[in-house]
Amino acid sequence: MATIRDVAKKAGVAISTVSLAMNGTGPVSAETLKRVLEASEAVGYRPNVLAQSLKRGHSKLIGLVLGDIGNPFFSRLLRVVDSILSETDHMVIVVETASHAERERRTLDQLRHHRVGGILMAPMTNDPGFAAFLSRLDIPVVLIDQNVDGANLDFVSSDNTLATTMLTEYLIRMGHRRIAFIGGDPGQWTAALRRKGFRDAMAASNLPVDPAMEIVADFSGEKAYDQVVRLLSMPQRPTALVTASNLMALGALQAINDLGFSCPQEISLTGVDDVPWSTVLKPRLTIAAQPVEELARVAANFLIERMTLRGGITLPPRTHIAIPRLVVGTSCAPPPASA
Amino acid sequence: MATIRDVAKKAGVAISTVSLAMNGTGPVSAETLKRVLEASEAVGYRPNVLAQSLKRGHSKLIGLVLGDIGNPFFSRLLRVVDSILSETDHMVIVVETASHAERERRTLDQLRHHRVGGILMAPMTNDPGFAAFLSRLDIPVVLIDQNVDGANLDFVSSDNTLATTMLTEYLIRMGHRRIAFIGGDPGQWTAALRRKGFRDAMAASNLPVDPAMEIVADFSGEKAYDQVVRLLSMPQRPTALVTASNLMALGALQAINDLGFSCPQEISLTGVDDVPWSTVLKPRLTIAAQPVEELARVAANFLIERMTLRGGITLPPRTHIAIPRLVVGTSCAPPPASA
DNA sequence: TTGATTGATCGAACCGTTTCGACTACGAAT
DNA sequence: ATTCGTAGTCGAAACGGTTCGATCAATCAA
Repeated sequence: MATIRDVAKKAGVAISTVSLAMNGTGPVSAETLKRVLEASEAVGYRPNVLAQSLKRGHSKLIGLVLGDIGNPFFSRLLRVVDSILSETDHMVIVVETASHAERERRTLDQLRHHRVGGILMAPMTNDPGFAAFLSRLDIPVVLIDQNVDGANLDFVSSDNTLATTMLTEYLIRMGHRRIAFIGGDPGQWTAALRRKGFRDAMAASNLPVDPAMEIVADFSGEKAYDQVVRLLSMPQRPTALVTASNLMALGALQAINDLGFSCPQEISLTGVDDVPWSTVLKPRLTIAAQPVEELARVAANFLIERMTLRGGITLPPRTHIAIPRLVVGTSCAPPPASA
Repeated sequence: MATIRDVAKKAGVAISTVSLAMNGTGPVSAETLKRVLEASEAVGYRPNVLAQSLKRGHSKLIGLVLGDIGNPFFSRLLRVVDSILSETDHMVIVVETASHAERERRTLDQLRHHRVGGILMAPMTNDPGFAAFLSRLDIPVVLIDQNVDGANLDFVSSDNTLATTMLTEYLIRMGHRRIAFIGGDPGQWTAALRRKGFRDAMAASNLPVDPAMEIVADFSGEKAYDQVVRLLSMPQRPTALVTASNLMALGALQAINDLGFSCPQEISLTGVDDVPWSTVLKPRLTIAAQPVEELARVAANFLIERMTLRGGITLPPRTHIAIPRLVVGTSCAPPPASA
């Protein structure tokens, strides 16, 4: 491949002049500029990204660190981020951490050694040590979906509390009083907020929350299945479920089906986050949808600003909270008369 | 960050000796080795990947080029590839081309300028010009899912013909005679093969194929929806559908539902490729599942061999064809008596 | 004893850029 | 007429590694 040397030779100028000319980073006479451009064209010159990055100290690669690529929330995020960052000539390195805390650190370390220009991350870990670790990284980082307390980084997410509040209120208005919540480990940022949203809505309507009706599962959906099976086998079973994620909702739906209950006639079901091709799912789930495109766009732009503006890394951390949208499906109905 | 110079100074040896010692690439006395290792540890040395790559001529990054990350087939592929390649210290750059032929070339060009060590690709394009383009790339490339005629590259896929043959035979055995096929653009490698599989099975049972029953849609599912609506509105409508992808199957299912038909009582439905959380979909689809893990594993290993073995790039191209698995769901039943 | 071999180490060149400091002309200011 | 500032260009020094050839002492065969 042609190097800058070839261009210089062809144009009859010094290497440095070629660099100045191509990057518009110094005064160059019109005449020389033309000669350089022509020579560059003639030899088919493309700057070696590796060399540029080495000199600059960091590359034009972006690390995208996610817990679970299979989750449509994240794959959509990846898609949008990819398309936005490609406009500024960046490429995206994707790493899945399988929600494993230690893998998370290892991955960030690896990205640092690759001298990526920035990192977009949906962290799973949330402890003080991790916050410190992130600060020491000395690379622009934007957090998505889950915040890390004390990390003082840009953070983009939707209003998680509002999401479950919406759903719970919707069910209450429909007449439900015994509503169960299937949420994630409250140690996690979003899980705690979604739980809070549920409680807030219940409290606002003066409805008691039976501790047995507040389930802890994980975001994978399998645990949700088991828990819902248990829940629906209780004598005083709930008439409606609020689940904290799309996978949990699907797990719950499967449990409802497998136990021979009908949804929504006997049990109403709601969840957070879109399910792919939800339109073909019967019943169609009523959900609080996160505006993924918006989240991805804002996060990508936060990162770009930090990377391109000089002194960008010292910018005070910003936060963007998007508003979820209630998408009404066919998975909710008034509670059966007997209940 | 600490450089090799810092280590050399600390250990009191030459820079080159440190390199030799750390990489085990030259004779070093036990005494020196120990000193170097200690010094390296003391200053917290990590080689600069960028510098190494620049010198070597290529990086330890792998390009993964996919048409549609939202498709669970590809997101599962990504996951497995990522985990395998991370074992050999590689990282994966993911680019979605949105099945756009020109974007495909641009992406490959970009990856070349980033001096990636290798490329995994599920190409959408299949014309002689593209084959030539791929050869000129001078980077190890492994094709997945879709082959490119005349490219002479490693190729990994499942037996696409067999997949639809399986499904068609299954429906025929069940008693169906009017079976429609919803496939992709036959210009595409896999689409043509899947179409062939359908025809083969029909011919083997001496069943005529009504041209009106062979639909061309695309892999996105929306076109499939429209076509199935049209198909089912015909007076002599089919009693069973074979669709060529997961998204098409979902589009078809939605069409069946929206027109008020019941599946499988009135229309039987089958498809190729897994659908995520297919277990909660009612009915559960009967599908020919591709062994994604196997495909990803073989492809990744092909690539690793080409990258690490010296002369690997000159290895003769290999092909691996995996056998799809028939997964019986609840979306098929014998045709209604009236038909 | 001598010449060849080998093991250990080093200096320097190189990968392909960017960038800093130096140099030359030349018109403007004094 | 001298100085100054500046546009235009250049050479050389980085960036942080790898690797080739040279050096030198110790070992070995003849």
